[in-house]
Amino acid sequence: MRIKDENKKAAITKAIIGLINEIGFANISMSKIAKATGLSAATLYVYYENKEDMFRKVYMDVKKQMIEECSKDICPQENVQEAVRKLCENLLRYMQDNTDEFLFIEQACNSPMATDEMIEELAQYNQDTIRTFQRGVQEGLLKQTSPALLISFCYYPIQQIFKEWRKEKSMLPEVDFEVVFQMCWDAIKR
Amino acid sequence: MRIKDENKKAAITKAIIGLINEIGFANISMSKIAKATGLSAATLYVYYENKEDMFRKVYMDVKKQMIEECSKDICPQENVQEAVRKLCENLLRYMQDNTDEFLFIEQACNSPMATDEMIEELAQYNQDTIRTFQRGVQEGLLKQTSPALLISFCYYPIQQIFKEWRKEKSMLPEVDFEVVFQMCWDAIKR
Amino acid sequence: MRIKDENKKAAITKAIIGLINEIGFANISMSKIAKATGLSAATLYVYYENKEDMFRKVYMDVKKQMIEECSKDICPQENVQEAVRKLCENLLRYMQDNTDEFLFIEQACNSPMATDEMIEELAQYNQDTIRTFQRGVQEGLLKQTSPALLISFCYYPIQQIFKEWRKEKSMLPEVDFEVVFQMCWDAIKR
Amino acid sequence: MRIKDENKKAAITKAIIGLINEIGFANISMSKIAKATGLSAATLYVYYENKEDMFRKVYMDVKKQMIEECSKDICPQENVQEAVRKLCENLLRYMQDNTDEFLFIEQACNSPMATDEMIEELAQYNQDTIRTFQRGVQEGLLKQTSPALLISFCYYPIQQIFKEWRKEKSMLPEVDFEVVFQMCWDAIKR
DNA sequence: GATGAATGAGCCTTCATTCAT
DNA sequence: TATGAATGAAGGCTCATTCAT
Repeated sequence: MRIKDENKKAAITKAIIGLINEIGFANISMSKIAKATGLSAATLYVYYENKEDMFRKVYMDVKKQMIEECSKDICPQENVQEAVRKLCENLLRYMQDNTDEFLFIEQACNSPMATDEMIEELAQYNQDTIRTFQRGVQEGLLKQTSPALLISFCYYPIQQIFKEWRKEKSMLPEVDFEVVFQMCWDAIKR
Repeated sequence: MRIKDENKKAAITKAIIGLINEIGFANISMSKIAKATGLSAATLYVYYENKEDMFRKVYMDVKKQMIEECSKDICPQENVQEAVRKLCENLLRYMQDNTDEFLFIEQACNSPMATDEMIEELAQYNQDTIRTFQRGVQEGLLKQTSPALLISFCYYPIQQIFKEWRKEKSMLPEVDFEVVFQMCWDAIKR
Repeated sequence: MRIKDENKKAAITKAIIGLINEIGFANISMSKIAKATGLSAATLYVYYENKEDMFRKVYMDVKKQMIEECSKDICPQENVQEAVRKLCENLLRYMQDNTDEFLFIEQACNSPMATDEMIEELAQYNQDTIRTFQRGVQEGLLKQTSPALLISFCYYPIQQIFKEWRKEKSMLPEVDFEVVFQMCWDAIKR
Repeated sequence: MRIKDENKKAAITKAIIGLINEIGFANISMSKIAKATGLSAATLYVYYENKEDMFRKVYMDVKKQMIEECSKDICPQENVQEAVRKLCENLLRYMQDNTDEFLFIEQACNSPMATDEMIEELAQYNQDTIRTFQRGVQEGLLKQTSPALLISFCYYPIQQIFKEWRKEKSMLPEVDFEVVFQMCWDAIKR
């Protein structure tokens, strides 16, 4: 029975991500999710307490996986510049390989659905990354400011540029990653 | 014959912005907007064709005003660094003075509600800003890359940092604007 | 001002007839009628008290005109068989020339909109026809039964056959009028 | 898991027939049907896709039953005159015993709700009757014309006379069936 | 006379959720 | 566990009608 469960949870997650990007948060409904998964609407309540609980948990799962992917292959003592480069590379790869998930996150994180507790819980998963930037500051490599600010200059421009790339798909190959990373690094380096 | 009342349109806009930040895109409804404005739900349809039309037009109006505010007081021949600094300052001021509007925009622009035509139309309002960055590139002051990428490093980190500042309100005074602008400039300067 | 009025009333009548055949009684609305006529919905209330009043009056007008058309060119002392033949011919011609009006009448007369008073009032317009059939009975030409029954065998089969002809349009030329009239006459003749 | 309740479908049918005769096609609504059946409006959508689907299916069911009743007790080889007499008798009896159903049919069949496909499907149920008239033509008993035309002279005058009888209820006993049938037979016999 | 603005009431339909199986 | 049936509440929208101009 366990295996079946996890398949269904994964199917629900996939359906939500797909539907939200297709029709938007405002137009999604339990019955549409049910139809997209092939389950009965009643079955969704076997796995989640209610709609809100469902969305929150799905968001948390997807976001955690994104964080994990972004900090992949970075060891704690790694050279800071190298670590930051990997971070940026990982982020870009994640967005390319999991575009639907990424766009879902972008919608979810800006909605009031995302509570402070959720954000706090997710912050814990980012500790490794924060520590890397703190180390960079201590080593005198990075500007003397908060890690949050430093991270901002690595994540958000790349995310936003990716969104624009998606629309005018031609741009993506034109601007190569090295340029973008150089800008990130110039922004944060001392 | 009564005439259309521009005050009502403004009231509708205000109500939508407030409600979306309070309860989110997913939970907003025509009747809630009606109640918030003191109008009958039917009256909303005097001013907008339907819910989607309403949201789109309100978004366009608000976003246009934001663009206008951000490019305020920047003359075409201005020194590029000074122009970029003003841009960042204007953006920060807009977010502080119009937080609800800004957060509404953040939600709306990530939803499928925002069509390509809308984005294209808004792009026209950004022409002045784009030209400023193009000039910076030509003058050899900025990195030799697309204006979109350069702009990304000025807008999005600041926007994101502002969102974080809002939550832990204490942070806002700690990090002063000069540091942030320096990071933007370092990112884009040659 | 008089001329304008009558034009508008005629336009309203035409619009109602057209719309009811297109979308049905259930889906018609004052605003659709307004749009179809190019008038404002409010203007309709200048000519009619309300929707029900409007429908009733339009129905009465159209039905009266139909009765008039059907009894055209029949003089009181005319040979009875000739009079019945003209009646049938007139009916068929009316249905062909005013198909929309006829179909509108068919829908309206079966709905509860048509009150007993209306039917009674219309009956008065049929007096000439009734008298013709009564004369036929007195002259021993027609069966000794009520005029209503005799008339039924002249009107309704023709109406119904016309409706079927409309669908499979090919049938109309195949069955010639003479056959139909012969059936009517055989049904009612002594 | 609960199972669908055929009683409910029957209750819905009954409610629609009653309401349409009371208030007319134009004024019927899903919530009125719900109230009349004691169901929630939402439950109606368990049994029918939407209002139109509901009306169409109810109409088809009722009309099929009417056709069945009208061709009852007529065997394929029966004497033609006897068969036609039974047909007329059955029709009259159906209208008397199921007046609401009959009046509902009269309203529905004249509305645009009745599509060509529906009419075609119903025509199949009339095959036996058509064959009887065809046989009458072949045997030289009936006029050499289409069955549709022959049938018209049996059904529609009777239907129409029944409607008039209903209003002035006194008339019904005055005109006996034998007279009416004689008129039908005279109309169609060779 | 003519009409756009305005609205309470009602429309059809879908919602999130529960229940019986 | 899984689900079709069932529903009160709410959804977006249109209705017939009135009013001010």
